[in-house]
Amino acid sequence: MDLDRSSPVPLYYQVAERIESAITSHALPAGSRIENEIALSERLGISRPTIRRAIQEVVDKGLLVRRRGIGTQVVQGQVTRGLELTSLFDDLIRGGQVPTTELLSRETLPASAAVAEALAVPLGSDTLHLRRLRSADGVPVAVLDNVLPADYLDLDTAALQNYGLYQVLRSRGTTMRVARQRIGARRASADESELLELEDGAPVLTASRTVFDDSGRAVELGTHCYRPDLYSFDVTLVQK
Amino acid sequence: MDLDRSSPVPLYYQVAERIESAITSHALPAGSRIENEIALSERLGISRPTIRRAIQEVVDKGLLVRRRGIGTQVVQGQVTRGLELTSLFDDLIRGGQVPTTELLSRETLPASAAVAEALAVPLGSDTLHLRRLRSADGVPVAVLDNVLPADYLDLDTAALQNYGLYQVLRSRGTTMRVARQRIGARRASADESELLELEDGAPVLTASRTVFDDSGRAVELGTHCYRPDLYSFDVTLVQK
DNA sequence: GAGTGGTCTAGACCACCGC
DNA sequence: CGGTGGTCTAGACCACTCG
Repeated sequence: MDLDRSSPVPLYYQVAERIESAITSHALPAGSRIENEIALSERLGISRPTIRRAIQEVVDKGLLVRRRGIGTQVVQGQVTRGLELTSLFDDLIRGGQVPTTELLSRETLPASAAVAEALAVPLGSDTLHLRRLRSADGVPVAVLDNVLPADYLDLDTAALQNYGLYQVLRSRGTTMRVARQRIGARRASADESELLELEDGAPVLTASRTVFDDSGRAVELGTHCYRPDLYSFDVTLVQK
Repeated sequence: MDLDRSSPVPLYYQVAERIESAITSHALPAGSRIENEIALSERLGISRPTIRRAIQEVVDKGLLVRRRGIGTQVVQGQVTRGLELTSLFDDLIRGGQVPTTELLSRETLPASAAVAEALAVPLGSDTLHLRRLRSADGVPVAVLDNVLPADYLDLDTAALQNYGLYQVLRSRGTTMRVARQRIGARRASADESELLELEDGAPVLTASRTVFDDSGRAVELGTHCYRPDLYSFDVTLVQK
């Protein structure tokens, strides 16, 4: 038992990690039932509420399923097989290729009606518009358009060339907390197909996202388009 | 206060609903701070852990943000504005149009390697293959291909004509708990573009999903494609 | 009836924030 | 320093499932 009560890492988190790795390592095989809460609680010397929270963490990740009166079982299905064929981008990353980002343009523009509403800033107020091209292994993967409110007009251009946008924001003390995004598809525009090295009118996967910081204020409006042969989105849903 | 301690609806859920509706009705304006846990707990006569759980529910929906030492604030941004332009399908539904589903084909086939792995059934075992066309207001929206394991070979064809697949499964006693899905884009195939009334090679939005029941067993493998002008996916992410 | 998870309580101590 | 949320405890009672 590698539980450390003096660690700053919460107990429930340490327990959740142990359960999760027991599942992914198949020490707990798919479909098997895990120990009940009371037994776990006594065996680890931890109170039942803490054990419950640990288990709930793993349930929320879609790895466990619980039924009252029955028990807790491991969900079948390796998390990433079969469906994974499509995501060459992931393969590139796992193959050790670091994604790179090129800053294509940087402008300060007045907020349009749509931008003003999405960012909750005054209509016509200054906003920072960025256009970037993300590549992996020299292959262009996505065109990223971002709009940020006036507080960020002075973002460091050099930093944007070398680090991801979120990294730069975090180093300014901004902590992103909530993101709402809409995923869709459409034909690539002329400039997009050129940047992404696609035929004219080829399909692209799109995402529009608004990100909020830990005070609830909008930090960023992103409008991205991805090469669908190199990128896709994974989502896990748990019915509550 | 419309809290009902004798109701089967849990207290934390009743409280969470109240907070949520206070936010969506703008009784709690965006950016404002809500009462702290202790005050809420005393005012409602509910213990602090129960209040915490209620607040956490709303945080997980992306409507609240918490900071230690500061308090709990309402996230800005109406949940559905600006980004919503793309989703005509939602508009149809809200406009009172009920989606309809036509059963195009129904076959029993041996499981291929990919299907066997995704559903965790023996290679070559019987599986039920369905192809359906979903429409709203007479407009085709999606082509839905589904594969189900042998337990469901006897699904009622008439029911499938009249009710959604999930409705039929639920009436058999199956409760879906976890879904893992991958969202992407590609060109429509010839038959897809004909069914969806699109030009040849037009973009479609795709989703591949595996659904598991409350015992952790795979229930369904879905491979769907959507008209991107009529459908998109909304996702809310909360950093933990 | 025995075993399971689901809910709720009353209280404790701590870490972090701003004044 | 006082106020906030984050963690943890010990125990209670209930609802559900199964044999």
